[in-house]
Amino acid sequence: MPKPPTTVTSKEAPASGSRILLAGAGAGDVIAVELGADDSELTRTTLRSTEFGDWVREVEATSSPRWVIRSAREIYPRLLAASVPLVRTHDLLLCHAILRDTDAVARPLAPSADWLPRAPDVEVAVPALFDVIDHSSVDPIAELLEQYREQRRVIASDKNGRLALLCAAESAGGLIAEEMRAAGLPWDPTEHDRILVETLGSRPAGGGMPSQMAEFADAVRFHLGDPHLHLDSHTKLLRALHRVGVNVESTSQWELSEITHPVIAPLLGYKKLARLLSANGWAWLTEWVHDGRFRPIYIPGGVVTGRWASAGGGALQLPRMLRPAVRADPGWTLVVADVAQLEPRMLAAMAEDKAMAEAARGRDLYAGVVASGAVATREEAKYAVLGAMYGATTGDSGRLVPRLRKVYPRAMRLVDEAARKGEDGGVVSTRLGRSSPLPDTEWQEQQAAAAGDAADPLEVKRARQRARERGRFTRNFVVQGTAAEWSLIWLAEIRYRLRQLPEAATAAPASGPFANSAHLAFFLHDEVILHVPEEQADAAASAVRDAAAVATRRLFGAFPIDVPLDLRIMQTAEK
DNA sequence: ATCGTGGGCGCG
DNA sequence: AAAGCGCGCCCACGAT
Repeated sequence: MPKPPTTVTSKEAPASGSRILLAGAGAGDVIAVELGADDSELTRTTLRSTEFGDWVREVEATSSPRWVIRSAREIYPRLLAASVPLVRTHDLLLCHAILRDTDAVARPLAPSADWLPRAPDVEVAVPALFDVIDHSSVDPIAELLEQYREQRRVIASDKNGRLALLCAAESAGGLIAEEMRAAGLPWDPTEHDRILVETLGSRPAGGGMPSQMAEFADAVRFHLGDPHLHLDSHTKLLRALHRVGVNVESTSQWELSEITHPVIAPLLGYKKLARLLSANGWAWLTEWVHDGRFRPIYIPGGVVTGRWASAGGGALQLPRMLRPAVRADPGWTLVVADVAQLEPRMLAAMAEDKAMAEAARGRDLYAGVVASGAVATREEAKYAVLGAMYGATTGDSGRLVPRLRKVYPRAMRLVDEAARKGEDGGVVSTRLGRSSPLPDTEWQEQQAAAAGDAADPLEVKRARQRARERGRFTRNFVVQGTAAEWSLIWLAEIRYRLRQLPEAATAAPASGPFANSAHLAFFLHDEVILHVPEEQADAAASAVRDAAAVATRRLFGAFPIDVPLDLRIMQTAEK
């Protein structure tokens, strides 16, 4: 049994390396509970939210604890606004999702609706720093402490420690997501505007279509013989195309590009420009860039594979075209780094496929695949490898996959086995133990029905198709999910190293709590952008490289797999 | 008016 | 109209 809590009135600092559970106590108060090694309460401190920030800063400086919080997404923005960074946390919401679904232990966490992220509008409606727990008879920390103890039990039951690593990395990701939003990606609206005008043409003063776009639109309408055609309507456009003998089944660019007809060139031009205008035009710039910063919302663990999702501003879809608008502040620079072919490298290491790891040596894995003799050209290597990870069965890609089975049997066995499990309705897991969700009941019922004696052939065919779809999902899950884990550790290790750097000589004007320090500014699956003082560019670049090496070692130990970075130090993020 | 859905396209 | 995974966002359009 845990010891009874000691209520302290003095704000004495907890022991070094301790864990502190934070809970809301109503009326804006915060309760901080220091936990012992056995997760019992050692001390309890009640703080007014007005004094809370200073107290956290003091505790961070003296004892560097791991803060046990409900969710960084919910509480960290307000701390960052007061320039109070948290260094280490255990994020109960993020870890709940992992520990609930994991297949790595015999007894995973009991699922609970109380530990799901709240809908964003609900979140906004709660003004307090922490949850306000209404029923005052209940100890406000009880629920959090119970959940934390349960999570600790699951983590401890994983004897190889992978879940511990995953939860620590995931929690760090929760902090980093909020820090990157607070810092923002330095964005030059003048350069963005220049690109828009250069591409779309000048913007008419009274609103309406930019000139270059209007020219394309007029040409399309001319060739289709309809001066009033609305080009954004697929159905109307399709009918108009059919009228002039362009017999396509859709208006997608890949199908149109097969056709020879004078309308095609201006139509493709129009579509390209229309996309840029609607997705990242002047309206986007006004809505999403303020004070020279683009601040998307990152959602760690937002994809079941563990990848991050995003909300607002389409952060994960910034077109290459606009990358020159990502521009460092004066006296600062960008460190832009990405990994080439991260996923097949993860596959080679996970499967301990030495032949594939050999192909992965150096910068270009596809060149290595060609050198192995599996395929003739780099292009074929690319299609074969992607097909292997995505489950291609037909077309150029599907035709090439069997060649890889001969050369890389271990790697192929790993993904083939993941696919088989998925088709059978089973669960697959990443390197660190994030597991795929079970198929929904509708899927299971469909499979069960199709397996019965009375199943009609159409039903069987449809069920088979759904089974293969799920197989492709689980096939990809293990690879994409493990790549997400590599990236998460990479991020966390970069952040740890950047924290060791001294303050900047020149403050960045708009980086909020990071105006004086090198910081992560953007993350996209296998790429990071750092915004750093010029004098620290080399140190930051080393941090990024060292972090990558650590991520690889943490995931795969001594297995020899290259994960080379393409790293650039420059004023813009141009590729 | 508002919502859900599908086409289409950008990113990895 | 994609062969082959994972996303978010915009638009039109039909249902409510």
